[in-house]
Amino acid sequence: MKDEKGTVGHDLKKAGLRMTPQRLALLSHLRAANSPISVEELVRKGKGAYDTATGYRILDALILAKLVRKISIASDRALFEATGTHHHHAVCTSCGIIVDVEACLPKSLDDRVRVSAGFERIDDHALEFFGLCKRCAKK
Amino acid sequence: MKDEKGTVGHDLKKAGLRMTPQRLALLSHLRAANSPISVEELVRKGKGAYDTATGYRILDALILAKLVRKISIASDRALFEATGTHHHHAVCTSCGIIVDVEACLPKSLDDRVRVSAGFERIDDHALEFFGLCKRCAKK
DNA sequence: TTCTATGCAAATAGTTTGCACTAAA
DNA sequence: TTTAGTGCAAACTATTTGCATAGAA
Repeated sequence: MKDEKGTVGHDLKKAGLRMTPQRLALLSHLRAANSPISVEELVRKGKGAYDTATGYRILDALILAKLVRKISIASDRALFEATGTHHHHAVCTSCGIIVDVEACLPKSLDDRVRVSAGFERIDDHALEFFGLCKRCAKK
Repeated sequence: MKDEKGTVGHDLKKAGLRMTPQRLALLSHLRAANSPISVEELVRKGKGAYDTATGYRILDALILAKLVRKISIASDRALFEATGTHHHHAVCTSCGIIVDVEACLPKSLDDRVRVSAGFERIDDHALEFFGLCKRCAKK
């Protein structure tokens, strides 16, 4: 694993985080995942490279460094995804599969919400769609 | 509490649910809340009318009957709100306060998402805005 | 009377934390 | 060498479940 721009190692350094094998492995697995992933799954993919407690601690650090985002879709466990493109999710209410979707909200919305909610500012938003995936529809 | 249309009692009956004092109380408190509320808070408001386990069981029944919606904003505990108006939330990332906002998404969006996600249908969506409330901004 | 709902306590499960040890810088 | 990160096990906390009892229909 080289230390170039855009690599896991580079991004850790840029964020001022120590580059440990555990962090390199976890962030790699997180970026390789194509949908939000749980700590349990990350640890499984790590195959012994780091344990659960370390996984949570690493994720905390990555979230602070804004390299990772925590997702609240599954109410029973937290899911995480690498930051990068701003996107949203479609969740199948039958099987639970999560698919990324490119649905951008009108820019003006944040500002309207800021006013109507009486907030100082709006920094971000989360949007999830719930429905039935094709696979489940066939059953 | 009379049993007329729109009252807690009527809605329970309409949903085919038994009308117990615990359910009447919990649903009343839920409807009186002006933002999503946790089971712990509901039990506190119940002042002994029902305990935590019952609270969860009642909420499960109410969710099945579509009288209540479960919200996944706070990652440490589940929040619940009475169904009714379709609205979204603005969450202060500093103090955690949740404010309802009337921000409707363009109708066309659901359909675009359905196609791009490869779903059979989209039934619902959740939208949360994150930012800083005025009170926290002053600190 | 019948069948479901409730209360209490015990069991689960995800997440966090203390502490001794290891390793990055 | 210094300071932060890790592993393990124990602690926490929200939520769920078993079972005997109470109560709605």
